[in-house]
Amino acid sequence: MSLSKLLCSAKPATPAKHERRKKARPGELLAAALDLFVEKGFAASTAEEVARRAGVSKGTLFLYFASKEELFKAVVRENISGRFSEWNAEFDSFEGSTPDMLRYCMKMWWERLGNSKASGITKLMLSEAENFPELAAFYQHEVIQPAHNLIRRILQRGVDRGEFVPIDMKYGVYTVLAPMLFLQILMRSKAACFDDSEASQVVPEEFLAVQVQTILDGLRVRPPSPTPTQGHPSL
Amino acid sequence: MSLSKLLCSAKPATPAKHERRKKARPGELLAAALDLFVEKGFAASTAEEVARRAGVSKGTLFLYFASKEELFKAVVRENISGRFSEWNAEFDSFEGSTPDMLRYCMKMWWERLGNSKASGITKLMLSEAENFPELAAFYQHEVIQPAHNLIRRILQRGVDRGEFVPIDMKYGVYTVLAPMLFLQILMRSKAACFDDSEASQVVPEEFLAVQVQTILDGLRVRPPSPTPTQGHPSL
Amino acid sequence: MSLSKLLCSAKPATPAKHERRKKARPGELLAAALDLFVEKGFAASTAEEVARRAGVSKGTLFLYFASKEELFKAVVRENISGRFSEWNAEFDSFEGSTPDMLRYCMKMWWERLGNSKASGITKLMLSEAENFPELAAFYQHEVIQPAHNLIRRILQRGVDRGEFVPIDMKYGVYTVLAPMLFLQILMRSKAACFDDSEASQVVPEEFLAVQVQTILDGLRVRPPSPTPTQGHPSL
Amino acid sequence: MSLSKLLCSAKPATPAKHERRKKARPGELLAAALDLFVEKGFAASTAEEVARRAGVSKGTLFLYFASKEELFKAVVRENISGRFSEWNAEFDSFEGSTPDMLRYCMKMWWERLGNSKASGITKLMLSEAENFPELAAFYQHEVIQPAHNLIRRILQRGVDRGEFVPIDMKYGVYTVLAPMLFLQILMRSKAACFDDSEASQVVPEEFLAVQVQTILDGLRVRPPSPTPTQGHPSL
DNA sequence: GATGAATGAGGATTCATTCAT
DNA sequence: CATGAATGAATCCTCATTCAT
Repeated sequence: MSLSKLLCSAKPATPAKHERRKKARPGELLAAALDLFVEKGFAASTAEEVARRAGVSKGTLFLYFASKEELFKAVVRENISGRFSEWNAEFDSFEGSTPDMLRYCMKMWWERLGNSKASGITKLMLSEAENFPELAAFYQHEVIQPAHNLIRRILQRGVDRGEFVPIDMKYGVYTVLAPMLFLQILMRSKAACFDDSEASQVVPEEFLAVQVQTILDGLRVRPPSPTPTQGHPSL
Repeated sequence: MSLSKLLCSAKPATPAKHERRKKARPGELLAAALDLFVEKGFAASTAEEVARRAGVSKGTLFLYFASKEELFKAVVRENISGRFSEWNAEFDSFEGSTPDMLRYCMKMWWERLGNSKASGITKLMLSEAENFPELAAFYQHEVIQPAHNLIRRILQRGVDRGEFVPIDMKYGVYTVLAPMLFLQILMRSKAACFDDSEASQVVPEEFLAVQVQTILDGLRVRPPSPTPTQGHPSL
Repeated sequence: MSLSKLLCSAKPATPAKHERRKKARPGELLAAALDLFVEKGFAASTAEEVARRAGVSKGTLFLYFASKEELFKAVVRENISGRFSEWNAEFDSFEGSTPDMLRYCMKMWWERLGNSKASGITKLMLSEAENFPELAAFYQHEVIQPAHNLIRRILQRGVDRGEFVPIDMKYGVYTVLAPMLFLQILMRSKAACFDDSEASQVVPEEFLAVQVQTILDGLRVRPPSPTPTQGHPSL
Repeated sequence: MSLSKLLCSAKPATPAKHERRKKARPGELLAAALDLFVEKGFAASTAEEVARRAGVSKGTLFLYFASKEELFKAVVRENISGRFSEWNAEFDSFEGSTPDMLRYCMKMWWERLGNSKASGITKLMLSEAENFPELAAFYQHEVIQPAHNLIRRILQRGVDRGEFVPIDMKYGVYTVLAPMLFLQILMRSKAACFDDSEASQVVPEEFLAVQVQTILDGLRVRPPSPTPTQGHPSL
């Protein structure tokens, strides 16, 4: 508790309860919405339940977000697209080798996004895109394109510095994304993927480490080998 | 005996046109349902549109299938789970090497399932499982477990015959499934995956060939290498 | 009753109750909607009450009309705009003098429209047009323009035949419409117009007769008068 | 004492700016409410937008007016019913002929009411009266009755002074009101009245002048005419 | 069997009104 | 006094399911 609070009780420094709630509301609603959307999907989530989980009434939700779709967009901005500038900045200032950079990138991704509720949004978009074209377009623009750009920059850096063999970016980007996407889905779709009669436990960090190493093996510049793998040397 | 068997087996005597129509009804409904479910998802598909696409009335749909959920189960049986006995039989009679077997397996999978409408069901289950627990349990039992079993048998065959290094099956099964799942999703979720500002065109057959070769490289029994990749030698 | 009906009792000519209702429903709903819209206005009428008055459930209403707005349009078509072809035909075949024609026109209007529930739609549009632009446009196109055209044709006929003095159509059409509009409003807005402390009883037929005569007096071709009324001799 | 009096009377000493603001609030709210009600109707206007237009918060609106209905009543008092005492006073002191008086009356009406926002209230009442019975009763008592009384007094004066033929007041009052009501509606309901494919431009002052002259012609005491118009000599 | 009319629970959104600050 | 956050009843519309014909 701050000293000022103890001394100044007339005009308390901590905002009034009313005010405090007001500031907190959008965040609480976004958190509740993320939870519910990830749990049930966008279409199957009701505005009322989002509100209930945030501890407010239906009406309050629409006080802060004009519609369910806007709420979803806000969730995406808050949890994903709003972070690309930070990630791009990290890219710009990264000084190690590009293989290290890629390892770092995927590790960070897992820790900050993949391992969080927010990663459920990826799975969610897979299915809802068809039925909510506007959300799909938004997601394209705010998430897919920036993500592709970021990965492409990393790969290009490796190529430019002579660390990677020349890459067909078309496959390169997806080769990096594939294990990330798969891991998200695996973690979030036990019911639809896992054989739950066995206590399957994939350790995500291990899985990613293996995948990234495989990718780097494929990208590594090396002396010509006598046994090229079926004509797809660079992925 | 599977439902699809019942529904598809033709009567010995050529039935009258009217009669044939009646017998064909359920099949037409299943085909229409598959189409629509894959296109829009389970929850977003209406019973009425399924019926319309099958050229019958809404009432008729419920004459053959007790509910929308039962219709979905029938679609899964018709298109996926009903085929495992055939696939298991192929496994039993396969005589080549296990690497060839795995290549054949993934090639067949792509041709018969992955490249068909039915593969949309996979994606669909990812998202709807949470909201339809009974469907999820059904899918677990009728699809996931048999698929896991089949792959496990293949890998085990390779290990038993000394073609593969000993495998932690926990990862082994998923290593095989991962590219299949990813490819399905990629093909069916352009909007949510592709950066459509580039004309991305992944060729599925190429993608799978690369992936299976990578897997086989990882599984191949070989002379000890001086640079083990971070302690995950067998994947 | 047709012979075939007497002979063929297997397939009864009178439709089954189910069928009979189906045919009758739209009409019943339109009648209920007209009633309620006229009584409360468009915005203040609820779909549910329209349905209740028609003796069906909410859902049934939307089985026949895609939305509340479409229901309104159907009401307008049924009761007003659908009748213009008939009225134009009467105009074409009318053989008397144009003054008689105008008298006949207003008399018929009162009997067929003005004195019916449908006339409430006029009043209704006055207020709802602002808030339902699409309905306003529809009404413009389907009612206002045809009505103006019809009146203009009548006045023009009189002028062409030398029965009326030349008219500024801009005022002419409104001069004819004014008493009709006023009468509708008067009859339908007792609460907002009448001083109900006196038992005001305007007899519509008398009112209209006076008005039409006044109009005809104004339009009549006559010998030049020494006292023109303020420079607006022709209305 | 009327509310408007209370609200508008200035305090003798010039109040501090803050103070002045407070006093002005209700007036600003009434002005905003009049604007909005006339623009969109009573039911379609939201309390929030009234407040916004007045530059205050929603809460403040309900501080001054107990409900939306009370706000409406205050608007009517401020703009219409509060003025009847002034108009009655003008009547009492008018010294010209009754025809001149009627001309003056309608001219004044147009300038002070008909041509102002306040005239929109008339149109508004036509439609909303049914749905807000209490407002209807209020309007009856505060506007309709005083207006009828005023017109009746004018006509009666003409009859008493031998300027007008004896009149059935039942029609007389409405004959005067009709063009006023019609003009208001015409001016405020272009969408629902005008055929906008022609650039209709009725000039209100001209229209009224013609109408009042027509009325006076009908009321004028004159030598017996050989061609009585169908038995309604006095309107 | 086949139909399709009818139902009504369910969900997004609006807005007058209240009340804690 | 003034604020504006919060409420929840009310409304349009959808769709799985039923059932009379």
